[in-house]
Amino acid sequence: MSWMGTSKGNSAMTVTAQSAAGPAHRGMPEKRKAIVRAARAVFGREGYTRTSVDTIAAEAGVSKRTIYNHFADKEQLFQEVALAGATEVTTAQVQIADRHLYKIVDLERDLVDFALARVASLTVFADHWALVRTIEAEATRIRPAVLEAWQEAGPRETHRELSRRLAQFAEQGLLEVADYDQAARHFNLLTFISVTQPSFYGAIPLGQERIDELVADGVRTFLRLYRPAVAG
Amino acid sequence: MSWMGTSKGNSAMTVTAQSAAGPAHRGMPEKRKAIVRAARAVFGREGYTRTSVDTIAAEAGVSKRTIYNHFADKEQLFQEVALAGATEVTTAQVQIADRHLYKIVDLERDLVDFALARVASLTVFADHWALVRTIEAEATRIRPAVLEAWQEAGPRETHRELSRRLAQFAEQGLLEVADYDQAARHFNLLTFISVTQPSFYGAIPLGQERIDELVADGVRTFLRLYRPAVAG
DNA sequence: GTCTATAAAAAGATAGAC
DNA sequence: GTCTATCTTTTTATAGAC
Repeated sequence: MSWMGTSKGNSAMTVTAQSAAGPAHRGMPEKRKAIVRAARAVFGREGYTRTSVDTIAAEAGVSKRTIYNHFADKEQLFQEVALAGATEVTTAQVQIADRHLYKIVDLERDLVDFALARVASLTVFADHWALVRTIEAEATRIRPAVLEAWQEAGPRETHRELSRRLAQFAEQGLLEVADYDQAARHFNLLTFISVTQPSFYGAIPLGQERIDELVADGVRTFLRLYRPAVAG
Repeated sequence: MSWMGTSKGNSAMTVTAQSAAGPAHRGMPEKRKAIVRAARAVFGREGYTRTSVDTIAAEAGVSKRTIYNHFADKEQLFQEVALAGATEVTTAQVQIADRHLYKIVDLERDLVDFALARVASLTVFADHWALVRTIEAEATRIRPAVLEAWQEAGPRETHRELSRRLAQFAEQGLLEVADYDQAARHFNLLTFISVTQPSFYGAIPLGQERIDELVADGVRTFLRLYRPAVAG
């Protein structure tokens, strides 16, 4: 009837998973990865309930039984896929920040490029963001501990990273920031959420011109709030 | 296989529905309303696919066949429920604006009260906002014309109403606004989305203190952007 | 570990009586 | 218009061979 939260024992409370103490096989992780990759695509495309394990098996090129050998059930597979995706995309976001914010030449321009690169991840990792929509829809049916772990690995970690960057800019005199958390929230709302919201995380594309407009406006607005009174 | 977009004929293209030319029965609309009310609750609670027509029938106190007498199929029922909810909640939002923004005594305080009332609708119309999460998750599987109609009746109409209010404030010299659309977007992001985003539209509650904080900060930030240089 | 075949349950939609 | 009973398909999960 209900999923996520109805496991008979509390045996699946650890969310880290992927026991490294497997047998001596070398081919094992490959199939497992194929399953996770396929599952991410299908869960994203179809949503949780509509996704059948048969479809995942076909798309991964394995039999259904193999999936049940690697994962207790559909629920655990979903959790693993969601967490892996969050970690992967967060890593990519950090790399984007490294690339665009390591050395600032023109603050406004660099922030726009940074924000546009983050928005571009909506299409680069389209599978992931489709899954995010599913997670948000199923939020009340996902076990609290799992949802918590996903938020920590994904959105919250991205937020913390952004806060750190803004703190650095403030130290360098590029920005005037009293509360880093708040500033990161504002930046995220003005440049990222303002695109994800009307486009359903990229599912219904906005068109690049509109994206450029929104992001440019977002950065301009952000700088109206946080640019130092005396130019750095 | 796929829903929404696979109807054999194009007979269901009109989204307005509720043909007024029904038979002479007076009891008919009552059962229909009961079905729609129950469907809204169950769709919101369970999501589209997990929802069974049996459950809706039980919760509405009618037989399953009665549902199929009123609605072509599950898909059409969902569409009708979604559109009705959007219209209803948008009406409520307009009333909230009337109540809080008709006569301004203290702009910041009134905007905070207005924003808090909008946020409170997350719990007042919890069924509706749960449905919104489902709609967003299913966005790619909803027929474009239907999704369009929903957006027009819901989020876009709310946005237009907000724009009109801000335009009025600008005329009265209370705000300094160059682009009303943009300002409405900023207000919505800073006061409403900043709450709906972390709380999944209220599905995982934030706690009233955090909500108060976010909204107060949002309005303060909004006013930093739009308060006239010379006080009105 | 991986496969084919199958069990067991649930769901969308319809038949036909009143 | 409304109801009970039913058809048909799909789905999760497992048995058992290799």
